[in-house]
Amino acid sequence: MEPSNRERVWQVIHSIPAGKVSTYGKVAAMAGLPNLARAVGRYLSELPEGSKIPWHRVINSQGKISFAVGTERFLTQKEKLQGEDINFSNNRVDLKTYLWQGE
DNA sequence: CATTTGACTTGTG
DNA sequence: CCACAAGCCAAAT
Repeated sequence: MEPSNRERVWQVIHSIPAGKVSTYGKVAAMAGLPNLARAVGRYLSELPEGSKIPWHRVINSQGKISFAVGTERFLTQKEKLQGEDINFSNNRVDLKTYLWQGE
């Protein structure tokens, strides 16, 4: 059985090292799905709660979390990122420093 | 099969 | 920085 796109995406996300982040488009591209940035977000939205996928290391191309500030998901992601030595500036991550561009 | 919706991206103004 | 539009894709209805 061939891995579905969702599984490939999960695998890519899983390869993001702690202390680094990636964007939806980047993850999609790394998974071999150049234009599936949205699909990546969809896959993450459907992640089982017990999943080991570090979805919190995936943010949008602006270096910001894709949730509205103050929402539970937003806070959860922010906390996790900060726990990985990722520094925020005004709800923004410095992609220049933390973006994972592959190996 | 057509429409809607969404954790997206990029370009314009 | 913010708003809008166009492009792209998957799953749900």
